[in-house]
Amino acid sequence: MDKSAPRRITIVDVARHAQVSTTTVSKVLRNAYGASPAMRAKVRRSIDELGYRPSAAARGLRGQTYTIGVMLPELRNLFFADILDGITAQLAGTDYQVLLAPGCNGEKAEARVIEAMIDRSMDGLVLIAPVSAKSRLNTVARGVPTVVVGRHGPSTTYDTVTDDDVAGAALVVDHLADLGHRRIAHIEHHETDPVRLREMPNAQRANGYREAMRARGLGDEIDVASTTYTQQGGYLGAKALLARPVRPTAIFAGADVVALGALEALADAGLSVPGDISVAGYDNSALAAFGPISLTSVDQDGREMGANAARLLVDRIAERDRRTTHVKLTPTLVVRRTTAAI
Amino acid sequence: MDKSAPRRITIVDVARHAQVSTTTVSKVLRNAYGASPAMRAKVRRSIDELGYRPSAAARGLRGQTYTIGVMLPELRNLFFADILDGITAQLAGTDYQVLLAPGCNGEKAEARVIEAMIDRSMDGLVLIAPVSAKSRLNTVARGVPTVVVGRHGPSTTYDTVTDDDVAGAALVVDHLADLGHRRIAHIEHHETDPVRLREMPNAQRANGYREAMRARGLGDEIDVASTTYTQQGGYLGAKALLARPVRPTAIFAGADVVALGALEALADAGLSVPGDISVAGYDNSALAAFGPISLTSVDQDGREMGANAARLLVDRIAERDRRTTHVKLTPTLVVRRTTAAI
DNA sequence: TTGAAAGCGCTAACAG
DNA sequence: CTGTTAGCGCTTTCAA
Repeated sequence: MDKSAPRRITIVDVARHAQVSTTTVSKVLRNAYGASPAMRAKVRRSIDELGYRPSAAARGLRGQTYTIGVMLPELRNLFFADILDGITAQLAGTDYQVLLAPGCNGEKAEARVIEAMIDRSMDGLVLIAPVSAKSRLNTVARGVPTVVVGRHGPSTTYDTVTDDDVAGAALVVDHLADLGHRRIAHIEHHETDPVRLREMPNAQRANGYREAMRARGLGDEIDVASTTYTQQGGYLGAKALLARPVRPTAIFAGADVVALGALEALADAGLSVPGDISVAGYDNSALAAFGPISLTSVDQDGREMGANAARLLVDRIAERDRRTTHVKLTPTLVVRRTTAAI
Repeated sequence: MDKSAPRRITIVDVARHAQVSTTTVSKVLRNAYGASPAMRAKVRRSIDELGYRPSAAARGLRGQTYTIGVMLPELRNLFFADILDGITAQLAGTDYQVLLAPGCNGEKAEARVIEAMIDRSMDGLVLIAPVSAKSRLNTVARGVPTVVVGRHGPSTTYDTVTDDDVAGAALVVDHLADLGHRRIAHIEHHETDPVRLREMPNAQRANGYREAMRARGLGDEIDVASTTYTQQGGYLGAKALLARPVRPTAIFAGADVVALGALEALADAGLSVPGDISVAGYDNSALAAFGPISLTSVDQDGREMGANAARLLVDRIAERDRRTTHVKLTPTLVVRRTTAAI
């Protein structure tokens, strides 16, 4: 077993082998203008014969690295995985490679990861549900093409892709109201920061819930338990709601995990779903679809969001001064077995 | 809003600001030998004042990129996420940044991703459950420090971290046998390739099952349904087993998803678990732990595996010609509510 | 211990 | 259309 890895083939080797200049090889690599078909063919042949692969590090020093960085708060969230699928699908066939950083929950970790990606000369960034301050996002986006996914509020420095959370919440409220429910409660993720209150999906869902309730003439029935978007948050939220003088007949949880926790609390209380009480979630994760759970939930089509994000990013890399665009997709409701007529 | 991103601070700026040579700055950056404490302090101050960040691309051209690439077949697999947690936890506090590539299932995608990582001058690679040919892995490992996780079979070019799948299978068989079961069937992932038959965890589990059955004097009861490690595979496998002249009293599924599919098939057949039949899985994923499912399963401690992998990799980066080491961890059985005495 | 200078592999600007 | 040349920002000899 020979230890010495043979010296890596470089652009110079290819140029020599093909009897052309390195410039020409470079042009072929980048599909750039200014090389005759004959030259191209010759260079391509040499590349294949020598098994040449351009060094991204070296390219990055002058031009692009053909690398796109994706930051997402939590790998275990299946919705984020869908977004990622959309991104990679959209980028398949291009020269771009997607790389992602694991576990970036919290403003600090987020900052570190974004720095790391900039240090590595990534051509563009997709930030999924970032929690950083807006000014920080703007600074980042001014330095490198950036698309923000899942955070509302337009920007003039980065493109955004969001799902209409207000509409999503309305879907749930309307569905439950159509089933005859009036006392429809909501479990939200507690938020105080004014910017986030405007931009984060959880806040939008809570707003959407309130709006929709009023629109249905149920303004007096508005009842919100403010916890967190975790299973435990759902459990505690449901407990709190069950302790009300008049118990709600339906719970709209702001996320599927929250609904899961709520289901647990209801089971503990000896209540049947949807017999005694209806429950709906948000995200239509695999958990919601899973047979024994079968949770009514709002579907966001993460793949579509990811594909849009990738498209916007590639466009912006090509034309950095382009005006920003903001894509807002419309969610749908997937009715399953946790909601029923009162 | 000013458009022009200010020119990035370089090592030259720092050198000028600190009134030293770029060489000295470089030494400080790398904690390399040959700079006095006074110099170090001065340089560090300038770095902070200027907000300097070294460019990984430029560093990579001569030295390291301080980037470690992780390849894993499937982001949605929670066990892999645990491994990742272990890797990042172990690497926290070092200068290394972990980056991973999404969706590398299949030999072709795997090859593409590995190439991409090599192109980007990653300092080291962690390959989780790779399916590539062994010769390919050796070639890769000869070029860049590599640790292979979750694939048996020692190598002289790369380190490995595995869990003892044979022992894990035995845990399940012994548990079920202790409960009085004799007709214990197994659903395996079909495998024909001789190398994989020796190296892949699924094959090891099937072997472990057979061995343990014989060790308990149940050699005649060995019954294997050969499908795939998917939910559907579990469904079909269980269907097949239920069609036997004498139905098994317990099913050992090679993975939790498989067990899930099996549970579905049993429900379809009107059988109760564990009343009519016991079911055990493998991986102890979040799904297994989830209350309503509560699946008895083998736990592999992915975090520990990841931490080991990271440690080995960092060691090998520091000393490339070190002899390879092979870490084999021992699984444990988590008994839940899908297994009971016959 | 410190620094000057020569690349690493590639792309961009410019000449021919 | 093709080639020459000068860097990109860093690390690494090698002298001082």
